[in-house]
Amino acid sequence: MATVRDVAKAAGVSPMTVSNVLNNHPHVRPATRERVLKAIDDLGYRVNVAARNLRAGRTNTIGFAVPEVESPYFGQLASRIIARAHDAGYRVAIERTGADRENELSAITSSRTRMYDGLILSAVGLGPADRDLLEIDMPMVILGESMFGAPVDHIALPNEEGTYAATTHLIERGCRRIAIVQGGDPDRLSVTSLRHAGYRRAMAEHGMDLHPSLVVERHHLSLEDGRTAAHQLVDAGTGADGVVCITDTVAMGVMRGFADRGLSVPAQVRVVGFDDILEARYSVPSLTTIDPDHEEVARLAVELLLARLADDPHWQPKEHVTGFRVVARESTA
Amino acid sequence: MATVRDVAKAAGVSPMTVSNVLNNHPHVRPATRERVLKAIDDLGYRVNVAARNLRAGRTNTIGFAVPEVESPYFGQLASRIIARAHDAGYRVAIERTGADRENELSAITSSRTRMYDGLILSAVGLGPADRDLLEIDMPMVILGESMFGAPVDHIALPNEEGTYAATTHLIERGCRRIAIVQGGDPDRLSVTSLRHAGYRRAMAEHGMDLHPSLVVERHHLSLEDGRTAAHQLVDAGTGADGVVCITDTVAMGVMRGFADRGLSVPAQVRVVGFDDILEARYSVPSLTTIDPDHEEVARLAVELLLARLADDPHWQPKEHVTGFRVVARESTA
DNA sequence: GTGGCGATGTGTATCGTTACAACTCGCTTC
DNA sequence: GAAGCGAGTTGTAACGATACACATCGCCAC
Repeated sequence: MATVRDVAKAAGVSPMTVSNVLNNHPHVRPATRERVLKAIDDLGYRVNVAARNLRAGRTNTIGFAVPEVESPYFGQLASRIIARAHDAGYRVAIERTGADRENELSAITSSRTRMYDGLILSAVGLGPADRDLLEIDMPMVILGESMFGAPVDHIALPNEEGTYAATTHLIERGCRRIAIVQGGDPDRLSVTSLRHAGYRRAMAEHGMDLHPSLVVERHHLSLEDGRTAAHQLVDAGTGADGVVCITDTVAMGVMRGFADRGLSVPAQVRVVGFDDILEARYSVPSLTTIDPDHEEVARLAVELLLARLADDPHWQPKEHVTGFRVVARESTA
Repeated sequence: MATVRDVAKAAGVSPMTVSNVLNNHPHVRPATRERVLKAIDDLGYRVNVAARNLRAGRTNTIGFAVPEVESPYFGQLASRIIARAHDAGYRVAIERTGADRENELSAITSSRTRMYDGLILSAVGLGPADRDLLEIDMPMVILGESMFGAPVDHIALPNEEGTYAATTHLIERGCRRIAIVQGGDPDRLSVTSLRHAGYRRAMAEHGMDLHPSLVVERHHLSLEDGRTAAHQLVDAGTGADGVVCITDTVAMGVMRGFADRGLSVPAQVRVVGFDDILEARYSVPSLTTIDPDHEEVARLAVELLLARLADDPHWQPKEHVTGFRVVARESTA
């Protein structure tokens, strides 16, 4: 593989001139530039990124660490983040953590991340207890869990308020026995605990009965988990006439589960999700959900990270909570 | 940021010994190793990947270039590829091409790819005409389009046979006016043209009438495209009682489109997709589709790429076509 | 007691690129 | 005509890790 030296030799100039051409530096005579470009073309030269990165001390790449790459939610968010980063001249590498604490920490600390100038981390396993571990020398923006006091920017979804609104929406539609399908430990601060709190508050404020059988726990938040949760609600005779789901993916599974049992959505039971993934608009019935403004999340995440990379001496960690809106569709009609 | 030299100084050894510890080389006394590890820990040292890559001439990373990261199909395939690559000690970076020829070529030739030891390219825009451009010095496996004669491995899906089977399945279920929803130029060699050929052959062999209005073209292959295609089929009064969709995503959109028009699937019109994405199992109705054995695709892709990386002097480009099976579900019941 | 061997550790050079300072020229300016 | 300037170009020295060859040492065999 050709190097700058080879190109320099072929063009009859010094390696530095080749570098100057490559980086569009001024003070290169057009004729010289042409000769260098021709030599580059002739030799099929391509710059060695590892060498450039080493020399420059930066890679112009940011990492986006997600629990799973196959989830529509993260796929769609990644797509937006890539677009915003691209606008700013950065590339994005998607990193899979696997949704547990160990892997999220390793995504942060592992040597791999040294390939990135900064990291956007979609946290699901980390808790406030891990905040010390985040005191590392890597510009980072956390999406999801709150890390009070940790020296990182944080973008939170409107978890509590959103789920409150979703639950209230079901109540307004006439539901009386409203179940929730959630995942993870509700006592730990997490997506589930916050959304659960919103549900509980809405139920309490509207004087709804909250029987324990209406809270269905699942370890993961997959389509299959949603489906079996619906089965459980039906088979246990809970008489649920509305279901708040912790994510749209779970909600899709729940709707499928009701279909398995011959229940009609929304005629017999209404379902609401959270995230407004693209698929929610196309399911049958289409899914009522909470839209937490992904575009805003992506824009903010990239913006905050770039600000951090700028190395402003007065930088302070910021905490953002995005807005949301209830998108009413057929599943709660 | 600490370097090997700093660690060496702190541990009272030479940089080389630090390197030896880092790389688990033999002939390091346990006591020395301990001291080095302690120094690494104390200083929070982490290896500089750029330097290591430069020195080693390899990155242990393979690129996976996909048209779009938000598609369930590619997300699910990526997940499998990551798993297989991980088994072999490789990392995967997902690269978005944007589904056009320009970007796919740039994914191959751009300097960025020098960050990867090899590339798995999901091609949709490239055609055989581009084969010369693939004669570059980068180990590569192409998924999708065939590149006859190009010096790259190629994994093809059973496009023609799969769609033939899908169409035949509809015929066996009693459909008589079978439409196809496809994308791109059917005259160019592409996923669409091959799948279209399978549809056409099945229709011909079974003596089915193939009215032009039954072939619906869409430029992209999105949910929205599927939906409007269904609208068109209904609104134009084609009387279609079965629809072959070029992908599951399109099929989901088509089912939604029929729901918009009050048509019931499968009672009034049957729908079949292609890919067997996870969502196909959970839609209502669940989607009959062609399962092209993703696990096999992922396994093969990584295996072929690693074989290529091994630099065997007798390496020859290989062409694989994976198997498939018809997964009958509710949408054609 | 000497040669030799295996275990352990170290200096040097290098991967390919680029920042920086310095150097050459032709030309203007007084 | 000397000083000065700026466009154009180049040499040198890193960035940080590691392959390789070599040095050192303790200990065993004969």
